[in-house]
Amino acid sequence: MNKKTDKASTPQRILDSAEALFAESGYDGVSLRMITKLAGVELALPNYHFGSKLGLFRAVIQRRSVILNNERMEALNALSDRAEIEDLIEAFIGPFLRRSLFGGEGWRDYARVVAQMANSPRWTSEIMSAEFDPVAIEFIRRVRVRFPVAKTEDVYWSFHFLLGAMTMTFAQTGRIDLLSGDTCRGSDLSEIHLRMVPFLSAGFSRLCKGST
Amino acid sequence: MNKKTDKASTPQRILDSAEALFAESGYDGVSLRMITKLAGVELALPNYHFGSKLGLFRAVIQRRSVILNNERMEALNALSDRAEIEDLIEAFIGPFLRRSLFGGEGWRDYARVVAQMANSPRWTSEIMSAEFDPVAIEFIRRVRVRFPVAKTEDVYWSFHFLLGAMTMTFAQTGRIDLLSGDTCRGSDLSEIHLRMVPFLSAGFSRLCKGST
DNA sequence: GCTATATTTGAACGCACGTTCAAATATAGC
DNA sequence: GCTATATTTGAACGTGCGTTCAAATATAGC
Repeated sequence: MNKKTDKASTPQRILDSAEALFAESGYDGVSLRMITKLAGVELALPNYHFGSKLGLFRAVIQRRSVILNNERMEALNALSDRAEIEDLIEAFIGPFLRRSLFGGEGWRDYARVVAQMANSPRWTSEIMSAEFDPVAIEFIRRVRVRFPVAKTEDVYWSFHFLLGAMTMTFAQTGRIDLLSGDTCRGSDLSEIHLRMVPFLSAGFSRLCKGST
Repeated sequence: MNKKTDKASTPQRILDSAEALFAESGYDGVSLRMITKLAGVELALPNYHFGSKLGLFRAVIQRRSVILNNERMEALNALSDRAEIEDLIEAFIGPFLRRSLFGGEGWRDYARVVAQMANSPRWTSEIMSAEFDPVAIEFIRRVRVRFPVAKTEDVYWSFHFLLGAMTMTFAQTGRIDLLSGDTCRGSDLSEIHLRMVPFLSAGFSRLCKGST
């Protein structure tokens, strides 16, 4: 009815619908017919604009990973070499967290897609490493500057634990809501922010300060 | 050729093959035809023994979650009320970690399936909460005994961060191997154990000791 | 306003999916 | 060894899958 609601271009509408459905059911749980039906476009259009279903999936990821990586890199570069571990972790998870909080359903769905990929051997190298390793490497470099005596493995493993906690939390699966009887809300990212940075900082400090 | 290699019963062979394939590609990425081909049985047999593809999937999960939950509960019950947070975390993650380390490919694949489910909204209540919440509740109860002044939300969120770090790590996606240029090996679970318990304990302590 | 290009349409392709079933075979109780 | 039950076989069912394509339509450059 309102022309403005239909203003989004066909590729955008396809990306949005694909993102929402992939977030719920994963790559193989969604068909092009479901995506095009939700987007209100013809079945052939995803293949025209993105080449294939896999091409569409990659486009869904890259659309926001580019934004995210830029913001993370800027946040890291804005810190001095003497920045505390809290600041480094904030720089890494902050952009993702704020996007999920203020960025609308699209960013929330994106976080869900990322979580599923990050926990699947199938997508690890093809998508996760390809998209996110450069920023990860820079983050790790900065952590090692902050903790010069830390063993290499301690830094990598700490980062890995951070990754697991972050991706699952931002995915908002509803597990903590159910488990806590709605005492905790997975959607309340300000409550999360208050706790994730101290929790992870303490872990990094314990492991990387070198006293062990 | 050797009769002993064919000794496993049909349902077992189906479960093993399904587990291996689900670990790689998730529920929707695997067909009954792939499963039965790998198991060397007829296409109709999974439906005969497990009712449906979903029934087979649930059976794959429950076969090992029962074992895991028993071991975790026993480990928790073996601790005194004055147990340190390190001991509580060890009791919760230890059984899973040791099974993944010494339990063969089956347990490794199982961990991968669990990680994918734990990070998908679709399976959270149906599978994850149903299978794992009872032990989670007991673990959280014990943490609150250890940290009586902790806010309820702090305990739940700490547990959630633990869950994310644990599931992704045990899934052995290969991400850390790639990222670290094989300096770290996701399969070296003794190296993991050395680090995950201190990392998570530090996080719990920071958040739940009540000094914040 | 014509032309060249970009996009959309609607239908079809071959293939694989989960499930079902009657018939065949194996197994266990007596 | 017969019988009742459990299991396996092999084929088929209807449905939906990703992809392709020629024709139709819209768009932009001149």
